[in-house]
Amino acid sequence: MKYDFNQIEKKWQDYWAKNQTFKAENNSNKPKYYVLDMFPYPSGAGLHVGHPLGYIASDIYSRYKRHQGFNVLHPQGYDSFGLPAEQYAIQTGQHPAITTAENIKTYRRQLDQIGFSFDWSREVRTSDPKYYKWTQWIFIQLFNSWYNYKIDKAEDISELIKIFEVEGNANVNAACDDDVEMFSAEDWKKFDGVKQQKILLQFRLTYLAETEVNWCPALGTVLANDEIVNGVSERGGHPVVRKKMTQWSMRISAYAERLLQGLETIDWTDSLKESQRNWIGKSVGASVKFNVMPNVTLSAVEGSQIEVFTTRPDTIFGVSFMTLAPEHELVLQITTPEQKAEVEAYIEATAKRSERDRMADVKTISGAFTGAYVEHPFTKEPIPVWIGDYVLAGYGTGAVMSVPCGDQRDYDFAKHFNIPIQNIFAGVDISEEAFADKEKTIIANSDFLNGLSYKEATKKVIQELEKLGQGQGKTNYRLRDAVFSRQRYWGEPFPVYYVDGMPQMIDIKYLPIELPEVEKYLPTETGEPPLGNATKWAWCTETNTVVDNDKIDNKTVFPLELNTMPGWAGSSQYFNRYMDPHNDQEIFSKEAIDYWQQVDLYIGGSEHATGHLLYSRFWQKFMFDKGYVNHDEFAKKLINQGMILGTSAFAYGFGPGLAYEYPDDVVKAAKAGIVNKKFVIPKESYDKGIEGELDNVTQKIVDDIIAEYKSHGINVKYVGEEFSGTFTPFRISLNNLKGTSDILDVESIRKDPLFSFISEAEFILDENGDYVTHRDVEKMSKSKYNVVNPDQICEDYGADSLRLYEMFLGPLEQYKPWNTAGITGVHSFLKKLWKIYVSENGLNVTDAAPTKDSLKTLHKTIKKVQEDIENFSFNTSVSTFMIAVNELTAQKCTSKGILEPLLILISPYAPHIAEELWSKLGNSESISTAPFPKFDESHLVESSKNYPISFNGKMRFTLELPLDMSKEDIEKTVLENEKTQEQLQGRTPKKVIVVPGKIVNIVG
RNA sequence: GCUGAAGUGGUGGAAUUGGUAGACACGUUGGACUUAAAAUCCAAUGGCCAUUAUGGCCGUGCGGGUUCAAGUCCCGCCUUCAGUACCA
Repeated sequence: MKYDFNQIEKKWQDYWAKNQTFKAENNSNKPKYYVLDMFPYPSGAGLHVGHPLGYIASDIYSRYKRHQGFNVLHPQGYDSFGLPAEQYAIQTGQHPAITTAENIKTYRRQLDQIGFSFDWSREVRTSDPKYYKWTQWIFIQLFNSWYNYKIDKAEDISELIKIFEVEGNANVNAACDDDVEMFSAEDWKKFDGVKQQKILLQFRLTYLAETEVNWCPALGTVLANDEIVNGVSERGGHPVVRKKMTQWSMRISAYAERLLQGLETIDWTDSLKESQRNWIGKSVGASVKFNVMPNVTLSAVEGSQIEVFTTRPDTIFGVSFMTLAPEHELVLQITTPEQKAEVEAYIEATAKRSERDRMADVKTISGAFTGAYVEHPFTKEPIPVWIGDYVLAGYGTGAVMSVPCGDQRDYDFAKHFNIPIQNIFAGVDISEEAFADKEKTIIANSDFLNGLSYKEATKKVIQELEKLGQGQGKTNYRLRDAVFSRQRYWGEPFPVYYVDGMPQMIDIKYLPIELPEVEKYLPTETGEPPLGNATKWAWCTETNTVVDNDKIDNKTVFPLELNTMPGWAGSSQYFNRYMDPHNDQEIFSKEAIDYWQQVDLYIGGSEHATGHLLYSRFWQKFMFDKGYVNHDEFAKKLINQGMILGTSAFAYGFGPGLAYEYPDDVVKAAKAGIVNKKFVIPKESYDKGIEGELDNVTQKIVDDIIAEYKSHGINVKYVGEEFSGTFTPFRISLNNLKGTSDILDVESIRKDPLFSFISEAEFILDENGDYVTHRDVEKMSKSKYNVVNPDQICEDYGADSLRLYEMFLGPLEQYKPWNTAGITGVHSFLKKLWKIYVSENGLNVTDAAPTKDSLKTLHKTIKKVQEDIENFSFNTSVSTFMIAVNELTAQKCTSKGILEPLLILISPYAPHIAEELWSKLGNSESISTAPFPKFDESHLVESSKNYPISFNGKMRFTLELPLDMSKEDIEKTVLENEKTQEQLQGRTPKKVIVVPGKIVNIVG
């Protein structure tokens, strides 16, 4: 009987679906285990072989845990709101919900065929109103909360109102906006409703504020910091500009310290934790207020102060100037009339520079003097105030005290503008560069700080500043509040309407507020977000429903929020929703969260380090503060799977449309269609061409080309003698290769519309008549023509082969190239495995007692595989299986006592073949919950060891010796051995090292 | 610049607490089977030298060091990848 993997895999996938084999119960007498994958965004392109890598790993772990007797929750769903479906809708008018549903169907089919043990009964989709009801619900919870630093947790906003009513806000220590005014209890009571709401908004955990945001004109929306990579949008690579807009924000900064501390309690990778630490960016120092010095011409300046943040308050006597960000609010007020023109010109120049320009050019020093001075808090000396774009408006206070001797940027600025630099460090030369080593600092020339270390001086100076009322110790975080509005259609609507311009929450019982239909997915003519196109889109407080924009008679109708939520909204609590996904009364029941607690193992990509994984931790901490969850970290352990890279195929061409390094006149000629002959040459010729020595074939082509150009009256210019750089590498689709080889199928590519530009080209073939492409590893992507579709792999080799091969490629966390050719190795392993159990005449398995050798093979396999799974070293267990099968084949093992447990070991990796053989052995139940075989040490006990005998550390030969032999006897036996004598050639060994059970080393 | 990870055959990668470097595969070469191909099986396969069987030398990015013994530990470099970037 043949190993008919297609039939077997279909059979068991149907069986699992029909019997709901992997459905997890919310209560069980088994211990629970929760394995989570990062749910996919269902893109139109479907899955390529890189996508399932993490899912295969988590599936192996889940199946292993079931064999270990755990009640395993292993759910899957879709992060189905997002830009691509909306962009597609804009282009085609197709509703994103339709596109999304179709894509999900494809994803589901592809996932099913790989044989995952997901509990699909718990599937969630973030774009499903039944799901986003609860995303809206959390938003309302956040709106109704504030962060109290006194107890270090979020509290209901009603608690804050109570405090305001009793004592105003003088004693409140809360996370809030910077510009909250001071008021007493009496003031508060006198404020009108709108004013009170405005103040409360400054404290809420989600709030509306005019902030400087990252605006992406091409996408027509704002972006969060983590959605911008190298100054352009993560999706599409469009430019991003700074713009002031009123937006919803999430007060994640309130949780900065807890997000930082929480990292200590979770088992996540160090690199990921480090990324989050950097993103949170804690720095400890002091804030210092400098009095602006009176100026005869500027009365407005009287009494104003400039606050700076510094991590080096100990260097305060080294301040020789102050620098403000050009955007700093005081700049125009303090600038003197003489400096006005210069300052304004500078501000204008910096405003023009995009974020990207600023990043590209950090070396150029620029700035302008404002003409103003501040007073040094201790010496009372005047300090000139400059502006410079090396100071960022968004960090600290947007102003720095510049200490050139202790900070390289200040140093460079001072040198550039000839500002004096004074040295306040003992025994340090600062004639060439600043001295920034805190640990080696001894302060000098600094009045009461002289002789102190960094730590002592910092403490002392903060005390003195407090006495003056001009400073205090302060901790700053780089983490900014997260902008939560997007000017897009395909996202969660806010459950918000406006009265007198103030946001109001729609009562929870009316959720979900569903996305309205619109005719166009673009912004309205008045520049409102796409939801502004909805005709039915206002909130009627009397009927408590969303109604037509045109007012209903006699009823009060208020405008609704037109923005939608960002992509990360739906993914920030989905892991908890899986615990109770169909509950329409609560986000999840108490019983469900009490049972499942938190995610035990989370597997996903590291690209979410500062996005999803930080926001989710924030929401989880909030949910914890509110008492909804039992853990303030949602995932105990997290593993990042590496990316599977594609192996692109390259050819080298010359001719119009192929080369981009022609001399200009040749390009012109080519574009004019005068010359249209194209060539594709082998890589060697290309390399030689680049190096400057053309071989005969290439030389002939070049001669032909020259002749052809000349016949059109065009002189071809060369770069030197050779045709350097004129042949251009370009990518070939893997579909145009012969099988899994590197050989190009010339006929197929000539017919491929993707490559019509070379359909007429002459291919220069090698002596075998082939064109061999050059292969190179890069990210797998449709645009690089190097994607490999898992459907094809499953069709040709089976899902079990795919699963084994993905694991066999290398360590889970590592980036590694895909090469389909290698899959034959694991595929023939499965065939060999099959052959042990099944021969042409039927089942091979007998009740014969296992041999000693077979028991040894089995038990060392149990040991290794168990260790490997627990260490997530899946690649090495595939090797272990291969070794086991090779050994059992050699032993001609037919014993059920060996072959039955072996199937359980393999089942997590290759579940279909395991189920099939398991049932052939007479089992009527699925293998999925069969207990994992127990390792028995006694089968591995050896009586002898093949000792490596080395001389000066170099292994020369091996010697079989009993393991119970004493050290002395081993030494004696080895020294007496004739091979030893041969090695020593009469010399007496100086020393003999014997490590029983390991090695013998003779030093001579 | 800073932070993190990593450099091992033609390729992917193995190698517990330092203890036989290259497991397991791919690929390549030779052979068997076959009219042929596919499939399958057998053998060889780090490099160099030698060969009558035995062998010898060099080898884990580079240069040092510790040790009886180093891919593994220590010091100093180089390279690659990823993240981050004027954070005061």
